Amino acid sequence: MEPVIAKGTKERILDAALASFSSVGYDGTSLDDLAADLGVRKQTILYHFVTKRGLLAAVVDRAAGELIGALEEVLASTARGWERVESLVRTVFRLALREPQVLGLLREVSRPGSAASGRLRNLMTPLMDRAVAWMESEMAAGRMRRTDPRLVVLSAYSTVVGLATEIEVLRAAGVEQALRPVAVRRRELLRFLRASLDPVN
Amino acid sequence: MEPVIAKGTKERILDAALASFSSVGYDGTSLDDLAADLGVRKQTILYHFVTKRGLLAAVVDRAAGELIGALEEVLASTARGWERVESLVRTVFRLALREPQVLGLLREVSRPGSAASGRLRNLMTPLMDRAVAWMESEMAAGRMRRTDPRLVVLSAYSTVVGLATEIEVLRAAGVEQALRPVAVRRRELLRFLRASLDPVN
DNA sequence: CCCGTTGTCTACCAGATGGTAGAGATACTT
DNA sequence: AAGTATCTCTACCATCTGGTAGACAACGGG
Repeated sequence: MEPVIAKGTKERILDAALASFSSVGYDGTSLDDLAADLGVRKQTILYHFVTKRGLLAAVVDRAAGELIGALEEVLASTARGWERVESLVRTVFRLALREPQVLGLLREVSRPGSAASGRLRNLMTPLMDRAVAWMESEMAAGRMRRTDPRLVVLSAYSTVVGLATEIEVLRAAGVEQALRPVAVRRRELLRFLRASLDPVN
Repeated sequence: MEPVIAKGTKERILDAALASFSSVGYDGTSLDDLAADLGVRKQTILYHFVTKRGLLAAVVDRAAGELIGALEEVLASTARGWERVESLVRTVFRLALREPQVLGLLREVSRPGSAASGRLRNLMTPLMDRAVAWMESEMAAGRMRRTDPRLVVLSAYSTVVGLATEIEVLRAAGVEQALRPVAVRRRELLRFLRASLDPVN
C-alpha cells in the first residue's frame, strides 16, 4: 500500500487525466493544461506515459480494472442464479455512485472511433464472454428464460454507461441530489433483467 | 422547397458537420477535414457560419428544431392524457431510428461544458416547461399520479439520448440489427412512464 | 454597362498542441 | 565514492488549428 499522504506523481496524473477525459473528453484535454493543474511540466506526463494515447490507455486500463475487479469479487462469491445477477447490478451501481468519472470515461471511450475503443473492447470482451457462457448454461439448465444473452448484457451495459450522462444532465438542470433517479434506474434495470431472465417471472 | 438534385452548399456543410460532431465530437472535428470531405475549402465553411462554434450552433439549432417540430406535431394533435405521452415517446423513437445522428449530437452537446450546452438548454427549456406545466395540471386534475414532473422528463430524455450510445455499442459488438433492442427500450420507457404517471397503474 | 451582392477561392498567420533532446537532481546499489 | 536508474526540468520544434485579408468570378437590377 502507498502512503495516503503523498500519492506518487504517476497516480496523481492518472487521477487528473481520468477527471479531465471524462468531463471534457480526450480531444478536449490538453497535456499542458493537465500538467498545469498538477503543478508539473507536460514532459513529466510524457515521461510516464510516452504519448497522450498512452496516457488514455493507462487511464482506461485502470478504470476498466476497477470495474472488472468489483465484478470478479461478486463472481467469486457464493451467490447463484438471479441472486448473482442482482449482486452484480448493485455492485456496478455502487461503483457508479462512488466514482461517476469511471462511467464518464467509459462513455467517452465506448464511442467507436475513440482513440481507445479497441482497447476497451479487448478488456471487456472476456468478461462479456464469461457472462454469456454462464447465462447460456443457466438457460440450458432451465434456471433462466431463453433469450439472446449478448443483447441483455449490452443493454445493461449501455444503461449503466448512460447513467453518466443522466447524472450530468440532472446536475445541469439544477437537481442537486441525483441519488433518487439513479435508484430508480437501478430498479428499472433489475426489472428489465428479471423480465428477460427469470423463468418464473 | 429546394431542388432535390443539388442541395445547397450550406445544407451539405450542415449535414457533414452533424455527422462528424455526432461521431467524433466537436473537438475531434477539424474544419479542414470537414471541408476536404465536402470537396470545398475551409474558408467556404467559415463564410457561411463565421466561426466553428457558429457552425455547431447552427447544427444544434437544426437538430433540436427537428426534434421539437416532431413533438409539436403531436402536441397539436387531439391525443390527450396517457395517449399523448405514448404518442410523444413513439415519435421520438421513430426519429431516433431514422436519424441516430441527431441523438448522437444531443449526447455530445448535453455534456455540461460543451461549447453549445447553453444553447441547447435555451432551446429545450421552453419545451420542458410546457411539459412540466401540462403534467402538473394533469396531476391536479387527478389524471396523473403525483410525482416530480421534472425528474420524469429528464429520465425520459436521458433514456432517449442514451439510445445513441446503445445503438453504437450494439453495432460495434457486431449486432447488425439494432431494431429489436431499441424496441425493448421503448417498451421499458413506456412502462416506466406508466408506472410513474398512470393513476390507475 | 456598371455596380453591389453572394459565394468560393488562394495566401497567410498567430497560437496551441503533441512530441523530441538532453541537462540536472535525487536516491539506490555496489 | 562511483555508477546507475529514476524522475523532473528547460528548451525547442513541426504540425495542425481556427481565423483573417483579400482577389476573382457569377449574377441580377438599375
